Amino acid sequence: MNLIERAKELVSLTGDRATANRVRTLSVLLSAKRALTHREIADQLLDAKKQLDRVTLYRILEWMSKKSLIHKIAGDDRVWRFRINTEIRAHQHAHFKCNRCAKVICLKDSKYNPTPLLPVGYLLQEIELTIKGVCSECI
Amino acid sequence: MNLIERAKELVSLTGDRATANRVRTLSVLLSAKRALTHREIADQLLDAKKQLDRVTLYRILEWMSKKSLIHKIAGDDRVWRFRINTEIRAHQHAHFKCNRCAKVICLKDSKYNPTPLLPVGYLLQEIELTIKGVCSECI
DNA sequence: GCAATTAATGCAACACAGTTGCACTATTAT
DNA sequence: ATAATAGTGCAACTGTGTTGCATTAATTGC
Ligand SMILES: [Mn+2]
Ligand SMILES: [Mn+2]
Ligand SMILES: [Zn+2]
Ligand SMILES: [Zn+2]
Repeated sequence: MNLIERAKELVSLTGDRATANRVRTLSVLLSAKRALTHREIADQLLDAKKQLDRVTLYRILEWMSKKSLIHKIAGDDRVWRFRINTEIRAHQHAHFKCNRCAKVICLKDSKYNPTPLLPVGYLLQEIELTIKGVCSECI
Repeated sequence: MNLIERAKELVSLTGDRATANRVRTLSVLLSAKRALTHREIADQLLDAKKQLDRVTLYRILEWMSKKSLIHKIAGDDRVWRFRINTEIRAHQHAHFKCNRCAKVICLKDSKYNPTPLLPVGYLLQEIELTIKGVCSECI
């Protein structure tokens, strides 16, 4: 089964319409080895006959997040990055961001659970852990 | 020694000019119990006779970060928040962000040090830990 | 198949945090 | 006092992301 077929199947499984734009977008994310920005995804979709509107892409990415096909990662550069969800990566995990090239990858589950002490009366909901440094390509 | 005097002293210690704008801004941050956005700081400076320009405030905040008087905290809402540096808070520490009111506080040093596993060839430089949840006022 | 319904798309306009360039002003050094 | 330097204000700009609305495409019910 090729990439497009796999993307189509995943989109269909949500129960919503498997439009060409959704399938194309998901196939880009399926083949990516790291988290991609809206820009990077749009660039990879450029060569297609019919360029899709940037607002549509924003809406597709939001829809995919809601459907848990992907997850979005906040960064210190005010840009969201998007990464496909795998079984492994579905739950909570840390991220790495390169200080030089700004690339973001998801990290394998580190057995990290030292709940930091919150003030009394505070409720913990999520833990976001980002490691910053230099990736192997930038060293 | 009152707040303004203390702010003035801290600004002077940097070696750079202790302008009224810098002193006023720092005194706002000195009296804050949590991290403040550019907006919130500007609002607190409103009542002054002479309103300072928003660009100037951006530059003052950047200057204060460079001088290590304050530190800036990235959030998922694309807004920087600024917090005074104390001896305790100078080094690495975690942050808490309320999912309801968006307020951010610095957390006391939790003894966490389980370096999450990076791929080979990756260099670790900083660890950013943000706990998200609900603060005591929003529960 | 065909009309009615519903969902997706494209386009323009907008929101908003933060930045840049440049002239003007205040401070410091000589 | 004059010159050099640092800080400020204003206008214009950047970039990511959002909203409203008309148009188009896909489904649903006959
Ligand atoms: Mn991830
Ligand atoms: Mn802090
Ligand atoms: Zn890199
Ligand atoms: Zn709160």
